[in-house]
Amino acid sequence: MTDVPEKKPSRIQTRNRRLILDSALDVFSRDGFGGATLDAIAKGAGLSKPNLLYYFEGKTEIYVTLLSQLLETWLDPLIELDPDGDPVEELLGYVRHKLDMALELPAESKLFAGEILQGAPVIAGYLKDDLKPLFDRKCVVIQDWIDTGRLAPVDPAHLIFSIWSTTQHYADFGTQVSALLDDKSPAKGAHNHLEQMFRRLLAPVNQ
Amino acid sequence: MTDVPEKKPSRIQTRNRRLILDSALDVFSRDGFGGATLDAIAKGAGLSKPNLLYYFEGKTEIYVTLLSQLLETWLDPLIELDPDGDPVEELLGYVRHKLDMALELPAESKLFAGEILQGAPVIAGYLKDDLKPLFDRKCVVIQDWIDTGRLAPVDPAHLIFSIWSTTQHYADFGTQVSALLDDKSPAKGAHNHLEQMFRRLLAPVNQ
DNA sequence: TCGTTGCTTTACCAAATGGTAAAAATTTGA
DNA sequence: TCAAATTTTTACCATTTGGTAAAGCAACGA
Repeated sequence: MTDVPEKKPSRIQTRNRRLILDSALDVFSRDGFGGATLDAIAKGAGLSKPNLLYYFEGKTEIYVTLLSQLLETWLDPLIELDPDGDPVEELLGYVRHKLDMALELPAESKLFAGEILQGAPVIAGYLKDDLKPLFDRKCVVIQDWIDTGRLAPVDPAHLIFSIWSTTQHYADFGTQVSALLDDKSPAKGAHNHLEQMFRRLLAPVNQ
Repeated sequence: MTDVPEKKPSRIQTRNRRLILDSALDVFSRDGFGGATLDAIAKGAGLSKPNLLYYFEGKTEIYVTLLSQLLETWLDPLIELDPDGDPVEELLGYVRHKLDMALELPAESKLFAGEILQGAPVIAGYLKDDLKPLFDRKCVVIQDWIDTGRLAPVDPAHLIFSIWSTTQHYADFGTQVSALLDDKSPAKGAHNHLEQMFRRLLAPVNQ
């Protein structure tokens, strides 16, 4: 009630905000926040710069909007780690899911990587207030799996870091991966390799 | 002989170029190429902007100089992978070395990451002409180790990607790592975890 | 049909930024 | 010590860039 009524957006608004965000994702992920320009974003969206600023208050608001939308979908797979599922399969499923996201949405991954690389100026609060609690809960779940003997003993936090880094690498360092692999697409090799690596790491020792 | 004689640099030149490059590493790794400004670099070096431009031809030359210096030291550990050493220990040593570099020189790692993230506009040629041949040679070495039964069968290229990504993660995503770990320094946990992970992956199955 | 609202364009602007010219100051070497 | 070479400063400049003002145009409801 203290808030503005906020009429629902018109068809034009929905379309143009979408166009702007799509273009902005391209530009920000390619040039970084500092290197991105409103002109480039406007051009990519097929709008004039003042027209773009009719829909967003400024460069920063576009960037923040992109990041917050991104963070929602980005964490879903981690949230879905099911404490009641089979530990190894749950974690391997998570690896697969993250790798697929990196391969299919590299721009999103790069946008996030760029933000963290620069010290998370925009999402520092999110890391502390939202990501950390979730991360801690999932570490407990993994530790439980270990304590009940269904998972090899690993450091849960560093395990998650390993999953994040190895999967996102195919997006964030995609330029390097492409330059080094003769194979056109790294998808199959990456899937096989990560499956093998994490299965060996996580499979509990038979006793 | 077609080149300029190039007198050796004076003491002042050596000192000031060092100051500039040190400051530039800070600024570029924090703000990215696009976000970095000559004013910020000059201020960090304790020089005026025109003075800075007396030593370097422009922003890009500073950036390129930093990257090329970086690439030299960065690849050393990979070059040193010894075909005649013990395969598992050679690779684990490489992991340790890379992790130490990431922990000790995070700015360098971030600078490189930012460059790749943006499509390697400056070092694309280097990737193709220098890194790729080295990478291919080392893949052959690893494949040899596998073929002679001294290493578990893994995809050499993706193995190297895994080593790079997991180790550099502690530098490039250091902000996130710090936000999520209660522990002050991730060094010990990271070393233990990566040692465990790659040992399990690489140890050949006893027959 | 007309007035209100929503969307777009044109024409700007101030600040920031990469870079330059040239004079002043300093260092160096004979 | 003094002239030549090197280094630093002062005073600029052109372009780019994020952003604004206001007029024009379009859509929509009464």
